[in-house]
Amino acid sequence: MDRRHTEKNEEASAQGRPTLKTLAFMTGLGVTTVSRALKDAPEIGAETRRRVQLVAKQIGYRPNRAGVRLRTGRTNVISLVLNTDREIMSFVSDIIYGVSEVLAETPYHLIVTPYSRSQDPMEPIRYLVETGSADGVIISRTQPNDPRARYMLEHGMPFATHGRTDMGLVHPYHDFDNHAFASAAVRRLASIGRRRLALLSPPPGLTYYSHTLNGFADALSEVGASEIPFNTVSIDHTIEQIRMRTAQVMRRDVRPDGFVSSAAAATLAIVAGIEDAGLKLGRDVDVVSKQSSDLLHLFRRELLVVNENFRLAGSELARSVLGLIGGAAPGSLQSLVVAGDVQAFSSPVPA
Amino acid sequence: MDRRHTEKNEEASAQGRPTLKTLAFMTGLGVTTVSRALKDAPEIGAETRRRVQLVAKQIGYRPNRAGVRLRTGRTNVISLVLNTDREIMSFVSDIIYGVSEVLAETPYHLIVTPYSRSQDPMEPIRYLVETGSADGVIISRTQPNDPRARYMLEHGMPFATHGRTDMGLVHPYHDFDNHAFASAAVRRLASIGRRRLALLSPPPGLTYYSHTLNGFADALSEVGASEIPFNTVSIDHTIEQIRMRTAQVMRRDVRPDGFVSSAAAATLAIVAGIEDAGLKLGRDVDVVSKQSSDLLHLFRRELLVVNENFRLAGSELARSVLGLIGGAAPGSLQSLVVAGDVQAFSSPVPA
DNA sequence: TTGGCAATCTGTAACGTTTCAGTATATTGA
DNA sequence: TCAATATACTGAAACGTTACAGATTGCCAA
Repeated sequence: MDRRHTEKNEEASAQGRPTLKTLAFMTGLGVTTVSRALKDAPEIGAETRRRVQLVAKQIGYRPNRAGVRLRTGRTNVISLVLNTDREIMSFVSDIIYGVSEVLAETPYHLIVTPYSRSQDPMEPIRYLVETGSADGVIISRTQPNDPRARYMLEHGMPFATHGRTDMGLVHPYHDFDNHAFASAAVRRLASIGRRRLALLSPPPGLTYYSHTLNGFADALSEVGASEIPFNTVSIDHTIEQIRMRTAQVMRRDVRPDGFVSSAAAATLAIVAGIEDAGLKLGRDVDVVSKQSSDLLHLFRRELLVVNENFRLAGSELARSVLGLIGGAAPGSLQSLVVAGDVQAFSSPVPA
Repeated sequence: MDRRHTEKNEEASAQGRPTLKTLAFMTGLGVTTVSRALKDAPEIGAETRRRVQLVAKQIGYRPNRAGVRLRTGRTNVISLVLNTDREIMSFVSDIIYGVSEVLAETPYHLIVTPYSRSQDPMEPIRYLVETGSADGVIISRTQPNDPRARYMLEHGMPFATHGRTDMGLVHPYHDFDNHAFASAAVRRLASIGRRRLALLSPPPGLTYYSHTLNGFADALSEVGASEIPFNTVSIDHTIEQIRMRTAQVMRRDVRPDGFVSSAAAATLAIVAGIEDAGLKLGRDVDVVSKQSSDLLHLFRRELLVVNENFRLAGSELARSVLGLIGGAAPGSLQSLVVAGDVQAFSSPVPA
């Protein structure tokens, strides 16, 4: 009554990780049946299915990733592509944590694919697509006309971008409403009497550069304030460059009485530059800054801040890629976080 | 004269990634020969070897990771195990970048394996070992008696730790000399006349907690200064907790006139707490802090800092694991970075 | 000439999985 | 009753790689 034991099946039990063969041996079924039973295929009897799944759970069966990958091409890997030297510090860990959070409940692993300044940003993308090293990709530093997005779209590689593109192509993204941020910042500065505003923008070339610029400009004309050009530096410049440039502009006759800064680290440099010029934050000038961790208020109580949640960004991006892989419509996997209110620490709400 | 074309070999060329079969077809050799030629096996003719390697390069052959992994068990993956909520922000990105830098020149991928507060730190380790998901592992938050290190040692999983253990077991590590840091910090504070020092330590339990404590205590008795207990908080506590506790202790009659802080973010909180109590940094009290990015001097010019390079840590850790995998002796893969001098920004070198 | 041996090369099997093309058994329709 | 069909299962093949156990050839010593 025991018809298994195909001569070859040299006692599949004993040591090593359990495989389908182990399960087949234990249940007395064929590996095909076991495989199907585990993925709830319809042509498996209900009881058999339950039995297989029970045994699998009992002995802690986990599908061999290499086997699955070789057979199906599915890697169960999501790749986060990062610029190794430009990417701002705290971004990264937050995004990674956000992504991890979501992937933790799935069979997916997160791999980090870095590229450095010297390299073509397309290189890691090409690598991933050509070698099929990932089922999905997350990129940041998104550009209006992003060759990476176009390439992945053309090659059918599921991806999500941190930041939007502007190519008339629809794909998943997560973005922070930087237009709203810049506008709110300007309005806030205007509300406390600031009239000559400078913007420390994201690096030109990235999509949110123009979002930020537009939000800044729109609110500027709305409140009737004027702009002091400050576009020789961006948040991609070094702390020292920003600091010097700030000090320089603050020593002019017509100097800004308000700054809008797109990054927290850069804000430290702006404040340092202001103080280098012998001026005082909150008295001579106010600064509204984005921040991702809640630390700027410790730096100077006079700072005004807007929070951007990168952990959330990571989660959303991960959810989007998974959704896309799962067959959802790309258009349904886009999220935009509207900037929250400008927060102050020292003074009460403005007039 | 054309003896290939084993009926089965249905024109291995055309589309899809090139495989060994493709190469075999193109060179007219067997896949075994091609496989060996590519890895410089000795029993392959010099010319054949060159020819195969040339063709391989020409058509951009890359070994299929799943194939290799399934066959050999080698994953070509290094896993960085991170605590998702405790790990201090800038740590992470720097370490990741450091690791990436090294892995970039190798066939290895970096995967991030997270675990959260709620979980047993052993869980990700067990997962990695049981599923064989990585060829090597990097862990941080190392403890004197670290069950993860012991487990991996027992199971033959190559790993390196960020921070040392103290179990009498030899394994690769990279560490920053926190004893030297704390000593230097105390000496510096003493040299500018500070006599009542408080230490904001790493969380108890981690190895560098006692290193730091010992360095602090040793130098304290050396210079004849006294300690103001401050051990109800550690750098793992929230900014708010540290801030409140600092303010509290600074309002006492006998209060610290010097702080040693093991983390930059915590230092922000300490300074805030000092100022909450109506005291002034540099006048009433001095603070020596570790920092990993060069930002603290922007925060308060009076701060004294010691730099810790986490990017270097990442590189060293990666090199260590790779070395171990490559068969090097674990004892030869240990590095300890001695703390640099305490740096000031505002005042000249102390008397 | 023969046997031995080194130098090169080769086919087959196996890693664990899924898919394809069945096979056996029971059930149904007529 | 027979054939058709549905149900529940199965073996074999394939993904790309490497290891094992040969093959084939040429050369040299005897």
